[in-house]
Amino acid sequence: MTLKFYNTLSRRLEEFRPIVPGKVGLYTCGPTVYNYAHIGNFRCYAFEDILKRTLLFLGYEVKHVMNLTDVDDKTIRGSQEAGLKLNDFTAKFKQAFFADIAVLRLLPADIYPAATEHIGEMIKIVKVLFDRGIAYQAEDRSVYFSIAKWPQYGQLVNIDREQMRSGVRVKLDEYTKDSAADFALWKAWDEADGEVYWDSPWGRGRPGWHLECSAMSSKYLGATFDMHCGGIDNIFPHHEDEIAQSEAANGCKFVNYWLHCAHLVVDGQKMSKSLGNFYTLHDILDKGYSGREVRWVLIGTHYRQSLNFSFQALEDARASLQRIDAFRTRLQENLANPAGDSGQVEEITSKTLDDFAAALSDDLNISAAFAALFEFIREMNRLLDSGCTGSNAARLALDCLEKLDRVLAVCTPDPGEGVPPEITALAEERQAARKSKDYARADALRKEIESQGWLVEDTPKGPRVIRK
RNA sequence: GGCGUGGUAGCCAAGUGGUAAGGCAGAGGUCUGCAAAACCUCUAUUCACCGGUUCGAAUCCGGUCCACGCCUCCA
Repeated sequence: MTLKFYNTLSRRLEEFRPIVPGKVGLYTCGPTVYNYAHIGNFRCYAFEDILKRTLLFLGYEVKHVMNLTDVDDKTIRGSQEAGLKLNDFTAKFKQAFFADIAVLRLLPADIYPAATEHIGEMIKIVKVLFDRGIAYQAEDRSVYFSIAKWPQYGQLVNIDREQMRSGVRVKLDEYTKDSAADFALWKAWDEADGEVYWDSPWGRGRPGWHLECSAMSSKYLGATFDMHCGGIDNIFPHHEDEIAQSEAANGCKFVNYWLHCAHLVVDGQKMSKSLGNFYTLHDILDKGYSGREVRWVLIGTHYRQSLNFSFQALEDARASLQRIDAFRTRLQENLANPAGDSGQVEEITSKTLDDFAAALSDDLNISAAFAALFEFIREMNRLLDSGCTGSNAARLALDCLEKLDRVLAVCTPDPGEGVPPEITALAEERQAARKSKDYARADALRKEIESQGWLVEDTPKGPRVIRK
């Protein structure tokens, strides 16, 4: 079984070969911490989480770096509006980000470098580019990367600058750059920046956006590393510019595999504040959905396919998750049984794990991976129905489920999803009524429990209470 | 205008040359005090449309229609 990914660099599926066998250097573009991240952002981070978990599942050692952009136009403007120092302003959103990724069960990166803590490294790159004659300082005191001096520019996208729509956004008059396509490495300070600036050989200023990723990725992962991910919109100009800077400065290939995820749309339209379909994670949680349900929706569509987010999808998620929960509960109940025979279970679990790994190895085919999970559940349920209720079988099946969940991370409920004591009390009262064959009262109690959001199921082992 | 995606059942979504995975919803059945859960059966003669290549196409080629993204700092 070979591991394959779609590489934006070649626009085709490629076998994955890490630089050091068994190890992966992974860089993912992180948030700009000027606001709460929205579910579109999290779609991308969720894709990266599936990628990372798949690599771990397949036995790779992963070094994951995710940057935090804590200085740019938006963070500066935001801090000024809030009357806070830049760092105090961004600290709040950094914390919110970490809280949100925990809710979505995203594995934390190994390193979260912040742009403001790597100014020195960035200046070094600009110096090299300057020495090589690729960077120049314009009349506005800013330093730019000269695309004319770097013919390799345009590896990720075919940009025909003659064909770019002129006059819409590109107003040549406003530029002091040599060419409109040149991009800023170092932005000269101006009054709007207030007290946000660093000293550099080219005067006070701050780094251009692309520069931080070049500096921080190579610092922690090396001048050439395995994988770099982000949203599809980052292909141009962000990643294109990173490649240009890094390769021009380091004289070697920057990244071997570029993976980009498609956008999330809401009810078929791009999410935007003006359309009123803009959601942060908390907007969704406040409507009563769990982080696990949101995760389910975010990971359910292949990462290169645009994901149509809707509340209907969240409702469906709840139903699917209940099936998984019911299955897991059933297995757990069987753990207390005598050992029993588990011959067929080994066959089923090993096929499941094979199918699952093969699906994910094929450019993260998540739908096929879920199909493996559901086929596993169905086959196991069939066995359980036919009397295979030994603890050995349950143990094996639970182990298998746990392995699948190392990638999916949706098979266990969120804390707080447990049954409240007052509901348990009602369920016990109902069971007493059933024992005395007072079915009218038992049914009334079940309705009462249901009205509070819980369901009672009668099983051979007694009643079981689950979330509605 | 340039570049790039995508259109598969009521909904979500795999499948990229060999005769349509999986989930949700729906129908019938087994089980049950009744339910629920679980299991079984059924639910696309067909993959936007029109041509072409092929023994064979959802899959390849050409065209048409529709939707979406990027084109200077938006994941």
